[in-house]
Amino acid sequence: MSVVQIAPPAPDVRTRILDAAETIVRARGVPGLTLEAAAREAGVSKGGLLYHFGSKEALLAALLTRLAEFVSQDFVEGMERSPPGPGRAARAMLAWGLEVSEAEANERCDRAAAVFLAAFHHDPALLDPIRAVVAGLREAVMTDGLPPGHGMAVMAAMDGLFMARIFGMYELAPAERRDMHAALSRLLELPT
Amino acid sequence: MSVVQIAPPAPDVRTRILDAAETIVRARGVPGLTLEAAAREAGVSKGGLLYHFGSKEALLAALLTRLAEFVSQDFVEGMERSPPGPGRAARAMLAWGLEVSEAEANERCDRAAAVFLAAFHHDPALLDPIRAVVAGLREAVMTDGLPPGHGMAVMAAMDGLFMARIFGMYELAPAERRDMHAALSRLLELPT
DNA sequence: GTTACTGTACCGTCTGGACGGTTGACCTAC
DNA sequence: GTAGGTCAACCGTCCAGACGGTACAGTAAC
Repeated sequence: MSVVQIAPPAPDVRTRILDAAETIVRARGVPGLTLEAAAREAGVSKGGLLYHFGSKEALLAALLTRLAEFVSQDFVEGMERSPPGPGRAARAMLAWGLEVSEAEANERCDRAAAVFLAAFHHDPALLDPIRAVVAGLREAVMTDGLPPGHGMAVMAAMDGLFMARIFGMYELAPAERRDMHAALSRLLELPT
Repeated sequence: MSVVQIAPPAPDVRTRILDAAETIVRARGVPGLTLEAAAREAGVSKGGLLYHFGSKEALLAALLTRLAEFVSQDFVEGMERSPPGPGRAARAMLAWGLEVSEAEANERCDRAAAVFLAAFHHDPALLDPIRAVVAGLREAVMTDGLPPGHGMAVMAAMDGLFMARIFGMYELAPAERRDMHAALSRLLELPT
């Protein structure tokens, strides 16, 4: 009898190491991420990890590249789901942050935060790939036909929620999420 | 002849050490902040530093307490400058972030970020004093008579700008600052 | 033979923290 | 007024542990 592997279709070692690193940062914080810990969590030896990622920096860079691709793709899909017309990008952002379940938003946020903080701590320049993506989002939001400043206000608000969660500053209750969503939606509908 | 000391009235050693720690984080990042580096920057020996702050954690805690007091006081003053009536707290926040010179906003932001990141990296629980202050701000913004969600949208947007700067994601040009200010002001004037 | 590892041993460096001085201002006793 | 003593405020050195990274011998699959 042969067992067919389903669901995670046998994640390769690199992916497992990347996932392990994220897991560790989320569970034990940035200082908890050591090469040895990541290797153990991924079920490989330290030597094996270093075979795939020649240095800690290389590991972090890979983590960040993956995150950047993920965010970028996520936004493209959000844009496609958002009806065309002025404010399309801004509405996609709003949806991205406030029209998904709280659990989903938190999960995305936490994953991003882990990679973000670990990379930033090691070397801020590692964030460059994400910076490029964010610059793209910003460009999209600023040129989608809304009165100037309105789109960026929405983007900044979403970023604020991101930060508030990363650092455990505050978290919106479901009703508050709806209220903020309504408020920002009104902003997006205001005429020039 | 006796010389009278003016301007900085001989900052005491503790203050100098605290300032030194901030300076180092801003210049060399969180990993650059070691007891030895902080001591050298403050012009004391490592032993001297440890005399005043019994551990690195104690140093960070003191740094954070100082920041929390500063932010809290800053907001109180902002509130007093803001005309009474609905939306007073939210308008104070808006002013706090967007009605000061860019240089001043950046300076405040960078100081806060340095303390923030250093403390968070060592132990997230160290942020508790700031969390308490932020909880207070949030309470003020949510109960100042605006339609639900409007005040929090403004607060989140300001927090987003903070984060964007910390991590070097984006920075608003002067015109963009004005535009965002105008947009959020409109939001605050919207009737229920 | 090559690729993809494992496992162990090891090195150099850095860091927080402990510890035993030393200095100098200030008080007190004679 | 000077000798003795106290105490906070430091200084400089030392150390154990951890971490990133290297080296290398071995192995199992293809």
